[in-house]
Amino acid sequence: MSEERSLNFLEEIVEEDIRDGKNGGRIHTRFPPEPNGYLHIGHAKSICLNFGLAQKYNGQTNLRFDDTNPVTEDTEYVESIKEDVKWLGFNWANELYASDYFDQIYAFALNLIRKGLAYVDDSTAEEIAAQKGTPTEPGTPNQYRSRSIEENIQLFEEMKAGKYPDGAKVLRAKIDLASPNMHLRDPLMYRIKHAKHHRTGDKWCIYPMYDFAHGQSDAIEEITHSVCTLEFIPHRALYDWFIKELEIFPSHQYEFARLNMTYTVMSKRKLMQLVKENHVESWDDPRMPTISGLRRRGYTPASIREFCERIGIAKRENIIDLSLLEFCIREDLNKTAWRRMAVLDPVKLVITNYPEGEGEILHGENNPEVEGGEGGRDIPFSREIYIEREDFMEVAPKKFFRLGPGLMVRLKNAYIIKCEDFVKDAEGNITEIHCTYIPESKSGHDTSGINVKGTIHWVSVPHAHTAEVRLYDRLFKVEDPASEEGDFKEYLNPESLHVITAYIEPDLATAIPGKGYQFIRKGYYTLDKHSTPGKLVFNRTVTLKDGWAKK
RNA sequence: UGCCUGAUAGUAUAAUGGUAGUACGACGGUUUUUGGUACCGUUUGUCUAGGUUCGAAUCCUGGUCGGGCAACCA
Repeated sequence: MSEERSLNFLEEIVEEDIRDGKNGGRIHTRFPPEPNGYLHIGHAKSICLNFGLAQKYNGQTNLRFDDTNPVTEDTEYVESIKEDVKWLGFNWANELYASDYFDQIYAFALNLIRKGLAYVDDSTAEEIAAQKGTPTEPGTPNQYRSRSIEENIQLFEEMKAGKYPDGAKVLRAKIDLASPNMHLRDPLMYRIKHAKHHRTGDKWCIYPMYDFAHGQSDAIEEITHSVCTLEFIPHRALYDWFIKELEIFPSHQYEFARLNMTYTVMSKRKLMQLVKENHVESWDDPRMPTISGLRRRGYTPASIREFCERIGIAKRENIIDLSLLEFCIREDLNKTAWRRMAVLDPVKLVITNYPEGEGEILHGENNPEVEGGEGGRDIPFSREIYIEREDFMEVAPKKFFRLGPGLMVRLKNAYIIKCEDFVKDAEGNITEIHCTYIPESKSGHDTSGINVKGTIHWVSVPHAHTAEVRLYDRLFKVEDPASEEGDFKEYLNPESLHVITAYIEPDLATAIPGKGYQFIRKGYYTLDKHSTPGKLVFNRTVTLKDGWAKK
């Protein structure tokens, strides 16, 4: 039994269409990325929506690359997009490309010319812009608008044949230069670009514009519900106009509000800038909101799908709290991550009554959230251990349940210890803490009868391994960098990455790539893709919630 | 100042003329060998002014505010 959730407006539309027997009850969606950058969490929302809708209503989803602009597109992006969609857990019915339809779209264009509904315009880009008027003033026709059908056909064929240089001519739809909808003021259908296309190579030197490719591709694929974002609302009239005049399959366009998230930016153009100007390492830098960045950071597909489910689908502009994404990954990792101990900011602790040179092997379960603990691992213990510097206070406040002169804590999976003394250097830094342990308090065999409030993590000094640990924080220091004054890059968070060396328990040396680990009391971590057995590198996915830090 | 859109707690999202609910956040508590998790509780909302109606977040009218539209980008 699945929990009841009210339908979003698109599900309502789909259910109504099914009830009405529209398209024989068939549901076919598509996810249509342009291969000119990497997918981000905003695309994940669209992917979950499009694939989710089809899944829920027994339909299919095509992956269609909107590759109509050869100068910005590349197969590198095609590959990354396919990988990301698969990784998110979705299977497309067909892998398609708008460029597969170039012949068909060209025929559509000729068709419109023959109907007297399209013409070749020799004006420059500037002239066309000027002649379009403004939102409050109608556009003005030029001499090319009244060219004969025959002349238009000949010129368009010559454009295709490569007779003209880039920008010399365009093909325009002849609609209404006075329309209050700017998109209907004789929109461009084709432009000349003598550029090598990542799939069609040099076959074409004219390429259709988005408005004369997207809807046509939808029609060719008989997409029933073409879902896009709000900024395409004014394009819908044009989308419908082409369907009517071309008499092609009547796909219908629906719009929803794109995802925005606090402390990041969500435009491919801006993300591209961060990469190109080296503000981040790459598209998959773990600070990036890209799917590949989140993956490298340690986010799971399930957590991202859950996030997309929780944010909902509506038509109003929105900005989602980053904390919701963090909630989703914590929720997932809490259930699946294996617990391990790592000391990120170490200070040495000596257990003075523990025999020198001796040690023992303790046991810790992998995951307390799972019945039986999902197995466990050995943890070596000895007289000298590292603990977290912040777990000791020389002058401890009332509710500090950790170490300080005279205070007792439990060492996770080990003994209860009592702080007897500490050593400071000339600058006043704590360099060593001296404790005694209570032998009867061993984890699992505690007969001491002592109850302590706090438990801290630790790593045995002689057994400790080291690892580089990358502590990531939000990429920007303001909630909505795109809406701030000036360049968004001025708001980058200089603290977004701290690289440290940490002491880790030996078992972590065999950490599995792609798996999430909880460093107890600190956060969730995963191996970076550049980690090697000789030099371990962990990325912090997200911290644990810290109720104490807030006080 | 044209056209298109939208407006419900801090942030999202429901309620489809009939008790304004849920999640995240925040705050407080219980449990706990993770100050985590789990569980419980508290907090804050229908943009505004009219109208229709027994009854309006919902329908109507005016206003206010937000977003989009004048790329040979998608």
